[in-house]
Amino acid sequence: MNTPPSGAPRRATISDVAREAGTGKTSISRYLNGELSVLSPQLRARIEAAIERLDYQPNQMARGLKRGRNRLIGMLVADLTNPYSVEVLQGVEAACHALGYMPLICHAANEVDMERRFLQLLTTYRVEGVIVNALGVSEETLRPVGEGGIPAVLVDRSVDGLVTDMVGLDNQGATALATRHLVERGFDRLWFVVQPFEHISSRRQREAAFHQALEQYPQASGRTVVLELGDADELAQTLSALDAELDAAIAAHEDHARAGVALFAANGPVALALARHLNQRHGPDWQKRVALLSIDDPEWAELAGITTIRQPTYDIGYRAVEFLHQRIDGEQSSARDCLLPGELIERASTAR
Amino acid sequence: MNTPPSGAPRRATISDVAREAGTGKTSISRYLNGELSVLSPQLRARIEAAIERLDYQPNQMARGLKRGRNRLIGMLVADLTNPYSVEVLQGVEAACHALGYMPLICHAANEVDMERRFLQLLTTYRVEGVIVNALGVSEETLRPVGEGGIPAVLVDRSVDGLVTDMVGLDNQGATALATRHLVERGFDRLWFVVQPFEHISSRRQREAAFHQALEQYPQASGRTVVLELGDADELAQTLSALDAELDAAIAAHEDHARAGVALFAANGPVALALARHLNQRHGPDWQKRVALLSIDDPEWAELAGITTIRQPTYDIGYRAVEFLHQRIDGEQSSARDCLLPGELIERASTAR
DNA sequence: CTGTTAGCGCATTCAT
DNA sequence: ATGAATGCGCTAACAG
Repeated sequence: MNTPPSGAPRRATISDVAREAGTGKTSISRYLNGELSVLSPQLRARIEAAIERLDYQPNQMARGLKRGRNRLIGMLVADLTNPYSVEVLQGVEAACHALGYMPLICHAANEVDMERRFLQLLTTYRVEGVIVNALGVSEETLRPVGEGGIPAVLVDRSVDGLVTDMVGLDNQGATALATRHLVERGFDRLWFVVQPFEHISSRRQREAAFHQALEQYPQASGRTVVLELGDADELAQTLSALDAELDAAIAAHEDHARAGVALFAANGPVALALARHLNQRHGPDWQKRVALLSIDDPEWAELAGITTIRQPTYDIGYRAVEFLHQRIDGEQSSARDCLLPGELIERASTAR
Repeated sequence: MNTPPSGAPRRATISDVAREAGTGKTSISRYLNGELSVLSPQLRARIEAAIERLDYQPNQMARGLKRGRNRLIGMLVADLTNPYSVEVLQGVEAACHALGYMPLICHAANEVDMERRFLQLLTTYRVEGVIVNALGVSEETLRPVGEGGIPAVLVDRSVDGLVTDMVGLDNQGATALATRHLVERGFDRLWFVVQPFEHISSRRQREAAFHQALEQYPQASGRTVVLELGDADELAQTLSALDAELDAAIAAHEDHARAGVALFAANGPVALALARHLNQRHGPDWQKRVALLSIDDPEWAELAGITTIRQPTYDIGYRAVEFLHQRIDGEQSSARDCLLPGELIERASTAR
């Protein structure tokens, strides 16, 4: 029923090599595992030759089956088109390299079902741990990890049913920082724009922190707008409703250039969508009408002169692996949260 | 020496389930493989219960060891920070989904050594095939794939010692299209800017095609500039040398705004580096001084109003998997090249 | 120093 | 309809 792939020829096994070298499998195994000191030079030479001749490559499946570990960790990413994810990944990779792991990347592409399948894949392949940038649905999906399953560390967001280490941005602090910056610059009509919350804790937290921060500034008002980036129609509709709100706010103000209207994007993708829309509608001068600030500092933000809160993405990834490493080594302490601070990068989009 | 990870508790095996269900391993195996018709309802129920109770998950390592195939394919990416790669990846994922494969992503992060290690990893884990966006060094590194090894398909660039299927952009056509566009718009002093060629065939091809295309336009002249994006010092130095050249060219022309100076970026990352630099040096009005066109059409290009050649990235990824699938199925025909056309997206940066 | 043996967890004959 | 036995490729005792 399930025939082997016919594309590649059969590979040599350890037995083939042993026969070719005229010795036993054990010696080959020893050679492979670097126990060279225990091998006579001539045997060693014969083994080397045999391996070369047969182009032998040990089957990791079999090795992994035998010894318990494989030094593999999985990195499950919700959305690779978000530069944030790639930046975190770089921290993950650096830490893996330092600690001797190989990171396997799995991309859920915003599909809950993919998330489930990859998590399943990773656990059944017995990777030693996973770093999860989750879409969020707990239950069924995340059962194989956490308490009973393989060690897991969450990145950027937590998941309801799951108690594990998590590392991400200090959303509370970052949002307060950004809000204060806007108000101090004289923007008092604020719109917080965010993708649908779904199960993504960081989005909720940022939105909540935004309104909470605003309470300290009675002169300012804030509204939340939910932007569905994936659906072009709905996106256009929401944006045009937003346009109307902004137009009204600006028109109501005697000095249009100082109407004090600002958009606060909850993350990079939202900021990009807003900037593209405004640019399309008002041309390059859109920045004179409305201020824009974003959490996340993608590369284009500097080019476009957008003020941002830069996340310590590299550190987030690096710390996540460190945590995971400790868990793999048997660390039993209760789940930890590591909240790293964001940094305000002031640019033209919030100057007056 | 190599002790199993202590982080996760020992997982149940098929024997555990068999004992728990009071039956033999064979029946469990049958159940797992969907041979339900051969099991009495009551046995089936007991097995289901046992699996549930033990939270049993079959070990894919062991399964893969037995049967030859695992429906896994590897996608080795040279640089995930390049949106091009992520876009191709999306095509790859769609095709994998359609054909029943799971794509495992490995990120070489521009490190030749990582490329080697991941290729090794993928082959020794016996994935059924790999899609390689290579850094290029053949020899040692790529021996495990291609003729003797597992099936492989190259993306975007070919590799000297390796004869396999490859799918990418029609660099010749795309570059000619772009060059013609620039010349027709009246730009006659062209700078082709590209990252160090190293072993990357597409960079060489684009550069060669650029100069070749220029031969048809005697009124235009072109120079090549090599930009090392990874080294900040060298980058700054090259850019300032380029500045001098551009300044001279513009100064020599009576009407500065019509000096006909254009930059042709060989890919998206180069374009971003150029735009950021020019923006920093001349402010938002830099586009009035010099035109910019780029191969690759990253999301920010629309926002910045950059004319681009958009690659059919999704199709590239999709086709690559289709090719690979055929090879895995035993297709023996000689290596094929699939060159897809680029599309010119005109924007403000090349208007006059 | 080197080879023999016994599993790792599972799929698969082959009996029953 | 069900189970016992064999082996996938490799490592790790255990002898010699």
